[in-house]
Amino acid sequence: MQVLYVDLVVDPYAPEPLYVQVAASLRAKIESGELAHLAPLPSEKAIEQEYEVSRDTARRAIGQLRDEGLVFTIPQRGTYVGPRP
Amino acid sequence: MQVLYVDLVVDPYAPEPLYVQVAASLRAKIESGELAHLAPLPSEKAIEQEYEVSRDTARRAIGQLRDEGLVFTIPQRGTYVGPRP
DNA sequence: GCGAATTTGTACGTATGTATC
DNA sequence: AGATACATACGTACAAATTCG
Repeated sequence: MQVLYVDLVVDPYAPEPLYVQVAASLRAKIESGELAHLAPLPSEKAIEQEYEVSRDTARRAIGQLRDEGLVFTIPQRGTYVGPRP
Repeated sequence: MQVLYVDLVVDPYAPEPLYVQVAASLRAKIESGELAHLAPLPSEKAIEQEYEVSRDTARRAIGQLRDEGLVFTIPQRGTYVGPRP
């Protein structure tokens, strides 16, 4: 039986690392405005469940966006859209 | 019986995270010249054994020095002292 | 050139701590 | 008090590229 993954945002068989794919998906939501300025990003656990990845992968994705200056994290609070205030 | 850890560079009971302590130790070796410009840092595995920490902790320590611009990493090669060339 | 060893990268799991809500 | 959320720290496994004998 053939299995397709067309409904998945991330593809474990793609050459790009999973965390890069998750980051790209989140980045798209930021750039489209779906995640507005100062809006909270999905939590690590929410990303785990939404994308069906490990927490490690969720954290890497957020870390990449943080490195890009797109989001900032407040420890024990969450991660928000925008440059570090 | 009282146990002291005076011989350990890192102290699991200290308030600072282990990876910060490992990074501080490596930073001191760089600043003292023990690790000269372009010299290779100990590999992740070597750091694991030297400091008796997990690879996760070793990687975090190296990552911190990289964030500080003190070292740069060449994938599948190693990490070297100096700014990214 | 080949194969083994080395080294970093990615990905998963689990546990604990701490701060916030 | 309990749930939520991020930070740290341990472990394992496999992949990919480089280095070395």
